[in-house]
Amino acid sequence: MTTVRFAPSPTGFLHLGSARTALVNWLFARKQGGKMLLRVEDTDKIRSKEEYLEEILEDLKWLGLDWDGELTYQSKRFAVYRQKAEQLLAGGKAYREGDAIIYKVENGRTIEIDDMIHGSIAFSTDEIKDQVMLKSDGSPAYNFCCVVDDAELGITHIIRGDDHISNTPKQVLFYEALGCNPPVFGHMPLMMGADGAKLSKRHGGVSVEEYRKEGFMPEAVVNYLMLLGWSPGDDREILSLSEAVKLFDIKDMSDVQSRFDIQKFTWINAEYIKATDTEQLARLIRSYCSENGMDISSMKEDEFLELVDLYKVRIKTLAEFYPLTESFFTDDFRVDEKGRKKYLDKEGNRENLKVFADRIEEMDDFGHEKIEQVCRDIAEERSLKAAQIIHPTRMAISGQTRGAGLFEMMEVLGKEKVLERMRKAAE
RNA sequence: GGCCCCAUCGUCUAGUCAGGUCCAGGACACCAGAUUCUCAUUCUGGCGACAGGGGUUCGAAUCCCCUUGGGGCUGCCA
Repeated sequence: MTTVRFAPSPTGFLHLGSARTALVNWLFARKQGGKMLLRVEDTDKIRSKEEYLEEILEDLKWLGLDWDGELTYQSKRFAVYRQKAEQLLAGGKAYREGDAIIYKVENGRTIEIDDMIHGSIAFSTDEIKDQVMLKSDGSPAYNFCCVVDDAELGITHIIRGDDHISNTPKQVLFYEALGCNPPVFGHMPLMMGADGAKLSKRHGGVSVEEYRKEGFMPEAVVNYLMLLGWSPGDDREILSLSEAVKLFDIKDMSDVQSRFDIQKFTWINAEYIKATDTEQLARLIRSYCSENGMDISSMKEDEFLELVDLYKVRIKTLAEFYPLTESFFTDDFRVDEKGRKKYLDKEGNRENLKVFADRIEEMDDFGHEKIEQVCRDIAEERSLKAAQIIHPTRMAISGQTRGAGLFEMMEVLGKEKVLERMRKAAE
């Protein structure tokens, strides 16, 4: 049975590059009807932290990437690694150096691997130094315990980043020494930062968690990541995990490294926001806001749905919602000074505002269509363009020159608040 | 330095494996226009690439070589 593994090291948050590796492993396993195992590479006891692991698992679930079976912890298997190392020592394939056990690499050989993404890659063992299996402190070296575990777990395909290419011949040597057949390898080109250098903090967020906090949706994260080095073969850009599983073939993956592009990522996120139905989106925005200290509790549910409906085409991330709609939740909203001068410093505009307010006062039905009718009537009576009333009004009720359609905004805000703010601005 | 991976618009890519249908298609971004009460959405149009040089071939983005450029590894990190 096809079995792959994702092997995070719990020494930090889930990096976007690691998430991409997990995603490709997941797509491969699910497409084959196989399994994806999780192995915790926590041999470095000082740097490994339980919180990091929890966070990583949380992120994987959030992304919709599930795994099979129990987790394997390398930290619990030191005795196994020691036993295997001593077995090779007894077989004359290794030697001691202090407390370390080191594998003797035979020169003059060629190790060839048939990589699923790169094709054939050959290495000379002349380039490979003797390999540490057990370090002086008794902990296993990466390439050794990796092989011991992958062999024992029955891993059939190893899909990982290009940065592991040069580890591969060393690992193949260990498979041979242990009397096992190596699995099939597939090395994915790395995802770089916008400038082509390794994706790091100075490029902005590097962890899944950071993008979650910035208001990205899991479907968008996964969608963006899958498009790096792979395409469905047609011109589609928006694909769900389940659609991708059907079309995925690792042989179609590009062997060219790619750059992380926040603009395209953001565009995909906006596409998902627009495609999400309003009730669902409202729930997401509510939980986002409450997790990030934005108080939206003052609004009733049906009004909130209206508001979300008005703004869903105007936000690219969940984080953008509140700053745009602040004036619907508090009287203490920010005011665009330039806009205020432009629209509210003019005597004529304030007079129009006052007339509009007086007429609104008499309204019973405060639906946006009625409000618009009243506004246009006034414009006609006073020989004005509707815009001459609309802009000052938007400024008065929201503090901003930009926003949703004015009449819809007024309806959601409610007659009372609208009048209060218009009167104040008209003074 | 050595070994290894790679090279199509600014970016992600289709096309490369099976050379002709590609004076290279799509998307993001950018620019312009249409719609509109602003912003956004939506719709139209525009800009923009086969790194360079040699081969092979009737014919090369596609095959080969070199150069240049980028990346990775070169830890008793993982």
